[in-house]
Amino acid sequence: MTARRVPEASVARLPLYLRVLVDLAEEGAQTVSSQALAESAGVNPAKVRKDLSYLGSYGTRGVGYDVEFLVGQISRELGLSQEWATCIVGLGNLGLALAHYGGFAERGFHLAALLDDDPAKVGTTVAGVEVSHVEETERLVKEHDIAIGVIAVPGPAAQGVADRLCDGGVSSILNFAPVVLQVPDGVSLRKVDLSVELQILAFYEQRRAADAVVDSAARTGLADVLDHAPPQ
Amino acid sequence: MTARRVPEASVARLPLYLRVLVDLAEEGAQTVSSQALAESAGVNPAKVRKDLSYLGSYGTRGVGYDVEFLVGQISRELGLSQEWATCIVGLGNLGLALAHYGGFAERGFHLAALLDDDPAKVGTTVAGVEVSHVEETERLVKEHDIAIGVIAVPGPAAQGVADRLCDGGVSSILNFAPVVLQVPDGVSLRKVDLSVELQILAFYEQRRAADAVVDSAARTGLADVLDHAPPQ
DNA sequence: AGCTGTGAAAAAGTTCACAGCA
DNA sequence: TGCTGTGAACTTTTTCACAGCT
Repeated sequence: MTARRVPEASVARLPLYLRVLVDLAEEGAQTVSSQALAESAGVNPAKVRKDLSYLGSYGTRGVGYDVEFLVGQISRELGLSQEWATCIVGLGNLGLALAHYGGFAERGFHLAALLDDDPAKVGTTVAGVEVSHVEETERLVKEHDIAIGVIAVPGPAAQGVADRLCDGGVSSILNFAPVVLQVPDGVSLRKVDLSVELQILAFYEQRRAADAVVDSAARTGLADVLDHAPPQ
Repeated sequence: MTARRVPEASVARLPLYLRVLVDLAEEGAQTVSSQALAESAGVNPAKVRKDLSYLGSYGTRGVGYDVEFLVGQISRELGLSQEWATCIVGLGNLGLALAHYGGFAERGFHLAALLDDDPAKVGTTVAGVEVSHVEETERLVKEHDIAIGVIAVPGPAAQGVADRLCDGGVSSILNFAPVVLQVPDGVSLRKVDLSVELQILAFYEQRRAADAVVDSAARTGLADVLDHAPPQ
């Protein structure tokens, strides 16, 4: 029985499982248990089973899941059995890193266009693709039927680029610029933000430090005094 | 009343609020309502109020939040009032992009070391920091008391780098390599993965496409037939 | 005996809606 | 009047625990 509507949290883990499974297949594994898959993916086995159950009943009780079959099912579910045309706007170090990134071409993501506003870069070839001027964005998105646009420009330029991508007709945007973008309904937006990630880590760093102080205070009977003291 | 234990989901939004607030402060705004803050951050106003209430009762009824004060409180809560020593391992395009990224130095994150395994890169200076050989990782982490390590090496090298960082004594790792890392308890780990993000977007792209087919089928009375048809 | 698939319980996160203060 | 702070309702996600195949 194929269940429709995979929960968002599960969707976000499917690519992870897929990566582990591909590795297992390369190592020649025939089957894998939810336990083993969970270990490699760094999650709980029950979660793996639940997640996979949303795709269908693809396991065999007492045995596990057929690795190759599961790779196929997850790929299909993620829409990786078809080609997606993508483009990258902004060819600074980050844009270059993304353009050269192997995993890009790897799973059905085809780099159809590269865009930058620097005349010195326009016309050059990066990763086998000629760089166009950012003003060509709408035209190229339409022309190549680009579904996913990747934004790797500085913050202040990002909203303008997003507008161009949406006008052109992309339906997904992956944003690396450190700003909150507004996009029309119906366009998926995901964000990757280095400085947000660092700040989240800093929070837990500091919490650990604070806890350590409270802990040692507790051991020496000073817990009450320090309970509301500022961290560090 | 200062509430302890800010929920994880709230922590992840604090850096976002902080960014918006810093912008507002630069524009000269004195106060901001949860409504306005929510709009700029792209979330629901009730969520903003809940999130901020975990830090304390810093708002004024009928008025809103004092922008400057809130910047201070969130910064303190995120541990940004102190300096965090960081290092980047791997100076390919991605590592270079990260090293040059402004937001890095911006909020108390200090680049204490850069590491690479390419002898041609060792000894050069990037972003004002001399590049050391990756074998120096443990020593440099100890020496500079580095708390946060950023991994920007190819997948196969990542676990080895993570081990070095942990041996050296970092307590947080930000991983850009497309692999699941194993780290000791007590080390925070966050992951940024381009190909995972693209795959998540592809899922929703495909779902939209499938829904469109079903919708048009529904309009023409074919819903039952197509309900379980393969997408596209 | 082993491992999946899944109801049911628990936990976490979100949103509502309104009392309460400025 | 206007906007915060927060219980309470609701939704989503995670985890448990075990029935049911192989």
